[in-house]
Amino acid sequence: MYTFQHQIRLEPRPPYDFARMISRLQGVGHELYRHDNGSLVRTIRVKNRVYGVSIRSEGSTLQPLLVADIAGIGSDEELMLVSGHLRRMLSLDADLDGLYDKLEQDDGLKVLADKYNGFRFILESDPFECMVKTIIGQQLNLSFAATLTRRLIETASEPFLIQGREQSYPVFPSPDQVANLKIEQLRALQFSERKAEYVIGFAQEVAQGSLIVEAAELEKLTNEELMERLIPLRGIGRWTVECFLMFGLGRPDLLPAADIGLRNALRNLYKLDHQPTEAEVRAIGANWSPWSSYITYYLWESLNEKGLHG
DNA sequence: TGCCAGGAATTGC
DNA sequence: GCAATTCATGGC
Repeated sequence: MYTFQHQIRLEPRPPYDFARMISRLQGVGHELYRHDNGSLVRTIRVKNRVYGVSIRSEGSTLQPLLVADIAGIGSDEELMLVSGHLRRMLSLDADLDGLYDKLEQDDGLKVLADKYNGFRFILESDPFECMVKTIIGQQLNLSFAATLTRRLIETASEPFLIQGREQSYPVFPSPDQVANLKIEQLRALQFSERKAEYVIGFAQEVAQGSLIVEAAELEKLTNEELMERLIPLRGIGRWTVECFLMFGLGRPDLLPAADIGLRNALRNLYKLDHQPTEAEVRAIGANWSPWSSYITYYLWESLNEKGLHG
Protein backbone atom coordinates (compact mmCIF):
# COMPACT_ATOMS: atom_id res chain seq x y z
CA MET A 1 0.00 0.00 0.00
CA TYR A 2 1.50 3.30 -1.12
CA THR A 3 0.78 6.99 -0.70
CA PHE A 4 1.58 10.02 -2.86
CA GLN A 5 4.41 11.25 -0.68
CA HIS A 6 6.43 13.21 -3.21
CA GLN A 7 5.54 15.99 -5.57
CA ILE A 8 7.48 17.42 -8.49
CA ARG A 9 6.85 20.32 -10.84
CA LEU A 10 7.39 19.69 -14.52
CA GLU A 11 7.79 22.65 -16.84
CA PRO A 12 7.19 21.74 -20.49
CA ARG A 13 8.60 23.75 -23.31
CA PRO A 14 5.61 25.73 -24.63
CA PRO A 15 3.31 25.28 -26.43
CA TYR A 16 2.05 22.19 -24.60
CA ASP A 17 -1.60 21.12 -24.85
CA PHE A 18 -1.96 18.73 -21.93
CA ALA A 19 -5.76 18.73 -22.16
CA ARG A 20 -5.73 17.36 -25.68
CA MET A 21 -3.05 14.85 -24.82
CA ILE A 22 -5.02 13.33 -21.95
CA SER A 23 -8.19 13.48 -24.00
CA ARG A 24 -6.52 11.23 -26.56
CA LEU A 25 -5.82 8.67 -23.86
CA GLN A 26 -9.53 8.43 -23.08
CA GLY A 27 -10.11 7.30 -26.62
CA VAL A 28 -7.42 4.75 -27.38
CA GLY A 29 -4.76 3.19 -25.24
CA HIS A 30 -6.59 3.73 -21.99
CA GLU A 31 -5.72 0.37 -20.49
CA LEU A 32 -3.36 1.86 -17.90
CA TYR A 33 -4.58 5.41 -17.44
CA ARG A 34 -7.18 6.54 -14.95
CA HIS A 35 -8.70 10.01 -15.02
CA ASP A 36 -9.34 11.48 -11.63
CA ASN A 37 -10.63 15.07 -11.38
CA GLY A 38 -8.49 16.24 -14.27
CA SER A 39 -5.46 14.31 -13.11
CA LEU A 40 -3.97 11.54 -15.18
CA VAL A 41 -3.08 8.58 -12.98
CA ARG A 42 -1.10 5.50 -13.92
CA THR A 43 1.76 3.29 -12.82
CA ILE A 44 5.21 3.28 -14.36
CA ARG A 45 8.10 0.85 -14.06
CA VAL A 46 11.55 2.37 -13.69
CA LYS A 47 14.56 0.12 -13.20
CA ASN A 48 12.22 -2.71 -12.27
CA ARG A 49 10.45 -0.80 -9.52
CA VAL A 50 6.84 0.31 -9.83
CA TYR A 51 5.59 3.79 -8.97
CA GLY A 52 2.22 5.49 -9.07
CA VAL A 53 2.05 8.90 -10.70
CA SER A 54 -0.79 11.42 -10.72
CA ILE A 55 -0.23 14.27 -13.14
CA ARG A 56 -2.29 17.45 -13.46
CA SER A 57 -1.98 20.70 -15.32
CA GLU A 58 -1.68 23.98 -13.48
CA GLY A 59 -1.04 26.04 -16.57
CA SER A 60 -2.24 26.58 -20.11
CA THR A 61 -1.06 25.60 -23.57
CA LEU A 62 1.09 28.70 -23.88
CA GLN A 63 2.21 28.81 -20.23
CA PRO A 64 2.29 25.15 -19.32
CA LEU A 65 3.04 23.75 -15.90
CA LEU A 66 2.47 20.20 -14.73
CA VAL A 67 2.48 18.92 -11.17
CA ALA A 68 3.10 15.23 -10.54
CA ASP A 69 2.41 13.41 -7.28
CA ILE A 70 4.49 10.25 -6.96
CA ALA A 71 3.86 7.16 -4.87
CA GLY A 72 6.43 4.51 -4.08
CA ILE A 73 9.62 6.59 -3.95
CA GLY A 74 12.31 5.04 -1.73
CA SER A 75 15.21 7.46 -2.15
CA ASP A 76 16.24 10.79 -3.64
CA GLU A 77 17.90 8.95 -6.48
CA GLU A 78 14.64 7.22 -7.35
CA LEU A 79 12.84 10.54 -7.38
CA MET A 80 15.37 11.85 -9.89
CA LEU A 81 15.00 8.78 -12.09
CA VAL A 82 11.21 9.03 -12.04
CA SER A 83 11.37 12.72 -12.84
CA GLY A 84 13.56 12.03 -15.86
CA HIS A 85 11.31 9.18 -16.91
CA LEU A 86 8.27 11.47 -16.88
CA ARG A 87 10.04 14.22 -18.81
CA ARG A 88 10.73 11.74 -21.56
CA MET A 89 7.34 10.02 -21.43
CA LEU A 90 5.44 13.30 -21.60
CA SER A 91 7.62 14.80 -24.38
CA LEU A 92 8.25 17.88 -22.23
CA ASP A 93 11.37 19.01 -24.05
CA ALA A 94 10.41 18.51 -27.69
CA ASP A 95 10.92 21.60 -29.85
CA LEU A 96 8.16 21.59 -32.45
CA ASP A 97 8.69 25.02 -34.04
CA GLY A 98 9.89 23.40 -37.25
CA LEU A 99 6.85 21.15 -37.37
CA TYR A 100 4.39 24.03 -37.33
CA ASP A 101 6.36 25.86 -40.00
CA LYS A 102 6.11 22.79 -42.19
CA LEU A 103 2.38 22.37 -41.59
CA GLU A 104 1.73 25.99 -42.49
CA GLN A 105 3.60 25.59 -45.76
CA ASP A 106 1.29 22.80 -46.95
CA ASP A 107 -2.22 23.66 -48.14
CA GLY A 108 -3.56 20.30 -47.05
CA LEU A 109 -1.82 20.06 -43.69
CA LYS A 110 -2.18 23.63 -42.48
CA VAL A 111 -5.59 22.84 -40.99
CA LEU A 112 -3.70 20.72 -38.46
CA ALA A 113 -1.40 23.50 -37.26
CA ASP A 114 -3.79 25.45 -35.04
CA LYS A 115 -5.89 22.56 -33.88
CA TYR A 116 -2.92 20.56 -32.69
CA ASN A 117 -0.69 23.37 -31.49
CA GLY A 118 1.19 21.92 -28.51
CA PHE A 119 -0.17 18.42 -29.01
CA ARG A 120 2.69 15.98 -28.42
CA PHE A 121 3.29 12.31 -28.03
CA ILE A 122 2.69 10.70 -24.69
CA LEU A 123 5.11 7.81 -25.05
CA GLU A 124 4.53 4.36 -23.68
CA SER A 125 6.20 4.12 -20.30
CA ASP A 126 8.93 1.78 -21.45
CA PRO A 127 10.03 -0.01 -24.63
CA PHE A 128 8.92 -3.48 -23.51
CA GLU A 129 5.41 -2.27 -22.81
CA CYS A 130 5.37 -0.46 -26.13
CA MET A 131 6.41 -3.47 -28.16
CA VAL A 132 3.93 -5.83 -26.52
CA LYS A 133 1.07 -3.40 -27.00
CA THR A 134 2.06 -2.79 -30.60
CA ILE A 135 2.16 -6.50 -31.38
CA ILE A 136 -1.27 -6.90 -29.80
CA GLY A 137 -2.53 -4.04 -31.96
CA GLN A 138 -1.52 -5.61 -35.25
CA GLN A 139 -4.47 -5.97 -37.63
CA LEU A 140 -7.11 -5.46 -34.94
CA ASN A 141 -9.43 -2.53 -34.44
CA LEU A 142 -8.15 -0.32 -31.63
CA SER A 143 -11.04 -1.11 -29.34
CA PHE A 144 -10.51 -4.85 -29.39
CA ALA A 145 -6.74 -4.40 -29.11
CA ALA A 146 -7.29 -2.38 -25.94
CA THR A 147 -9.52 -5.13 -24.58
CA LEU A 148 -6.82 -7.74 -25.19
CA THR A 149 -4.18 -5.55 -23.58
CA ARG A 150 -6.33 -4.99 -20.53
CA ARG A 151 -6.91 -8.72 -20.17
CA LEU A 152 -3.19 -9.40 -20.45
CA ILE A 153 -2.48 -6.89 -17.69
CA GLU A 154 -5.16 -8.33 -15.41
CA THR A 155 -3.89 -11.85 -15.98
CA ALA A 156 -0.15 -11.33 -15.67
CA SER A 157 0.43 -8.70 -12.98
CA GLU A 158 -0.71 -7.52 -9.58
CA PRO A 159 -2.32 -4.08 -9.32
CA PHE A 160 -0.75 -1.17 -7.44
CA LEU A 161 -2.62 -0.09 -4.31
CA ILE A 162 -2.72 3.49 -3.11
CA GLN A 163 -3.85 4.37 0.36
CA GLY A 164 -7.18 6.14 0.57
CA ARG A 165 -8.18 5.27 -2.98
CA GLU A 166 -10.99 2.89 -3.69
CA GLN A 167 -9.65 1.68 -6.99
CA SER A 168 -6.36 -0.08 -7.59
CA TYR A 169 -4.12 0.82 -10.47
CA PRO A 170 -3.07 -1.68 -13.14
CA VAL A 171 0.63 -2.38 -13.63
CA PHE A 172 1.95 -3.40 -17.02
CA PRO A 173 3.53 -6.83 -16.49
CA SER A 174 7.29 -7.28 -16.47
CA PRO A 175 9.08 -9.28 -19.16
CA ASP A 176 9.38 -12.17 -16.70
CA GLN A 177 5.67 -12.15 -15.98
CA VAL A 178 4.75 -12.22 -19.66
CA ALA A 179 7.45 -14.78 -20.48
CA ASN A 180 5.99 -17.17 -17.92
CA LEU A 181 2.51 -17.14 -19.43
CA LYS A 182 1.35 -20.14 -21.43
CA ILE A 183 -0.05 -19.91 -24.94
CA GLU A 184 -3.32 -21.41 -23.70
CA GLN A 185 -3.69 -18.65 -21.10
CA LEU A 186 -3.64 -16.00 -23.80
CA ARG A 187 -5.84 -18.08 -26.08
CA ALA A 188 -8.39 -18.06 -23.26
CA LEU A 189 -8.26 -14.24 -23.34
CA GLN A 190 -9.12 -14.42 -27.07
CA PHE A 191 -5.64 -13.86 -28.38
CA SER A 192 -5.06 -15.72 -31.62
CA GLU A 193 -2.60 -18.60 -31.41
CA ARG A 194 -0.01 -16.63 -33.36
CA LYS A 195 -0.47 -13.41 -31.44
CA ALA A 196 -0.01 -15.37 -28.22
CA GLU A 197 3.20 -16.87 -29.62
CA TYR A 198 4.51 -13.49 -30.69
CA VAL A 199 3.89 -11.80 -27.36
CA ILE A 200 5.27 -14.59 -25.18
CA GLY A 201 8.20 -15.20 -27.53
CA PHE A 202 9.18 -11.55 -27.46
CA ALA A 203 8.94 -11.44 -23.67
CA GLN A 204 11.14 -14.55 -23.42
CA GLU A 205 13.83 -12.92 -25.54
CA VAL A 206 13.81 -9.94 -23.19
CA ALA A 207 13.57 -11.99 -19.99
CA GLN A 208 16.50 -14.18 -21.03
CA GLY A 209 18.58 -11.12 -21.70
CA SER A 210 19.17 -11.93 -25.35
CA LEU A 211 17.37 -8.74 -26.33
CA ILE A 212 18.05 -5.45 -24.56
CA VAL A 213 15.11 -3.07 -24.40
CA GLU A 214 16.44 -0.50 -21.95
CA ALA A 215 15.61 2.90 -23.38
CA ALA A 216 19.07 4.23 -22.53
CA GLU A 217 20.67 1.49 -24.64
CA LEU A 218 18.23 1.79 -27.53
CA GLU A 219 18.85 5.53 -27.71
CA LYS A 220 22.35 4.77 -28.98
CA LEU A 221 21.01 3.09 -32.12
CA THR A 222 19.63 4.64 -35.30
CA ASN A 223 16.18 3.88 -36.67
CA GLU A 224 17.77 1.73 -39.36
CA GLU A 225 19.87 -0.23 -36.87
CA LEU A 226 16.80 -0.93 -34.76
CA MET A 227 14.86 -2.03 -37.86
CA GLU A 228 17.59 -4.50 -38.71
CA ARG A 229 17.73 -5.78 -35.16
CA LEU A 230 14.01 -6.11 -34.46
CA ILE A 231 12.40 -7.22 -37.73
CA PRO A 232 14.05 -10.68 -37.62
CA LEU A 233 12.12 -11.38 -34.41
CA ARG A 234 9.00 -13.46 -35.00
CA GLY A 235 5.87 -11.34 -35.06
CA ILE A 236 7.70 -8.06 -35.62
CA GLY A 237 7.51 -6.43 -39.05
CA ARG A 238 8.20 -3.01 -40.43
CA TRP A 239 4.97 -1.40 -39.20
CA THR A 240 5.55 -2.67 -35.68
CA VAL A 241 9.05 -1.23 -35.50
CA GLU A 242 7.82 2.07 -36.91
CA CYS A 243 5.24 2.30 -34.13
CA PHE A 244 7.81 1.18 -31.59
CA LEU A 245 10.22 3.91 -32.64
CA MET A 246 7.46 6.52 -32.45
CA PHE A 247 5.65 5.57 -29.25
CA GLY A 248 8.48 3.77 -27.48
CA LEU A 249 11.44 6.00 -28.24
CA GLY A 250 9.82 9.22 -29.42
CA ARG A 251 11.65 9.27 -32.74
CA PRO A 252 10.15 12.16 -34.71
CA ASP A 253 10.56 11.05 -38.32
CA LEU A 254 8.84 7.73 -39.04
CA LEU A 255 6.33 7.33 -41.87
CA PRO A 256 4.31 4.12 -41.41
CA ALA A 257 3.11 4.28 -45.01
CA ALA A 258 1.31 0.92 -44.95
CA ASP A 259 -0.73 1.84 -41.89
CA ILE A 260 -4.48 1.57 -42.43
CA GLY A 261 -5.30 4.47 -40.13
CA LEU A 262 -2.86 6.83 -41.84
CA ARG A 263 -4.19 5.81 -45.24
CA ASN A 264 -7.77 6.47 -44.17
CA ALA A 265 -6.82 9.82 -42.64
CA LEU A 266 -5.14 10.91 -45.87
CA ARG A 267 -8.13 9.77 -47.86
CA ASN A 268 -10.30 12.03 -45.69
CA LEU A 269 -7.91 14.99 -45.68
CA TYR A 270 -7.39 15.09 -49.43
CA LYS A 271 -10.89 13.78 -50.25
CA LEU A 272 -9.48 10.94 -52.34
CA ASP A 273 -11.88 8.52 -53.97
CA HIS A 274 -9.91 5.52 -52.72
CA GLN A 275 -7.75 4.49 -49.81
CA PRO A 276 -4.23 5.46 -50.94
CA THR A 277 -1.71 2.68 -51.41
CA GLU A 278 1.53 2.49 -49.45
CA ALA A 279 3.39 3.93 -52.42
CA GLU A 280 0.93 6.80 -52.69
CA VAL A 281 1.35 7.56 -48.99
CA ARG A 282 5.12 7.71 -49.48
CA ALA A 283 4.63 10.13 -52.34
CA ILE A 284 2.27 12.33 -50.32
CA GLY A 285 4.64 12.27 -47.33
CA ALA A 286 7.86 12.71 -49.26
CA ASN A 287 8.27 16.23 -47.89
CA TRP A 288 7.27 15.54 -44.29
CA SER A 289 10.76 14.84 -43.03
CA PRO A 290 12.01 15.40 -40.34
CA TRP A 291 8.49 15.48 -38.81
CA SER A 292 6.83 12.42 -40.33
CA SER A 293 5.98 10.89 -36.95
CA TYR A 294 4.24 14.01 -35.73
CA ILE A 295 2.30 14.55 -38.94
CA THR A 296 1.24 10.91 -38.83
CA TYR A 297 0.26 11.34 -35.19
CA TYR A 298 -1.86 14.39 -35.97
CA LEU A 299 -3.52 12.59 -38.86
CA TRP A 300 -4.31 9.62 -36.63
CA GLU A 301 -5.82 12.02 -34.15
CA SER A 302 -7.85 13.60 -36.93
CA LEU A 303 -9.65 10.27 -37.29
CA ASN A 304 -11.15 10.91 -33.85
CA GLU A 305 -12.35 14.41 -34.77
CA LYS A 306 -15.67 14.41 -36.56
CA GLY A 307 -15.39 18.06 -37.47
CA LEU A 308 -12.11 17.90 -39.34
CA HIS A 309 -13.38 15.96 -42.31
CA GLY A 310 -16.61 14.79 -43.90
C1' DT B 1 -24.61 -9.70 -42.32
C1' DG B 2 -20.33 -9.24 -44.24
C1' DC B 3 -16.38 -6.60 -44.54
C1' DC B 4 -12.83 -4.37 -42.24
C1' DA B 5 -9.39 -3.64 -38.63
C1' DG B 6 -3.43 1.83 -36.85
C1' DG B 7 -0.15 -6.72 -39.85
C1' DA B 8 2.86 -10.74 -40.14
C1' DA B 9 3.92 -15.36 -41.55
C1' DT B 10 3.25 -18.80 -44.71
C1' DT B 11 2.21 -20.73 -49.04
C1' DG B 12 1.95 -20.80 -54.04
C1' DC B 13 3.44 -19.72 -58.52
C1' DG C 1 10.58 -12.36 -55.72
C1' DC C 2 5.81 -11.00 -55.49
C1' DA C 3 0.81 -12.16 -54.81
C1' DA C 4 -2.60 -14.70 -52.42
C1' DT C 5 -3.95 -16.94 -48.28
C1' DT C 6 -4.32 -17.69 -43.37
C1' DC C 7 -4.78 -16.23 -38.80
C1' DA C 8 -9.03 -14.91 -35.15
C1' DT C 9 -12.45 -12.06 -33.40
C1' DG C 10 -14.79 -7.78 -32.32
C1' DG C 11 -16.80 -3.58 -34.26
C1' DC C 12 -19.79 -1.22 -37.10
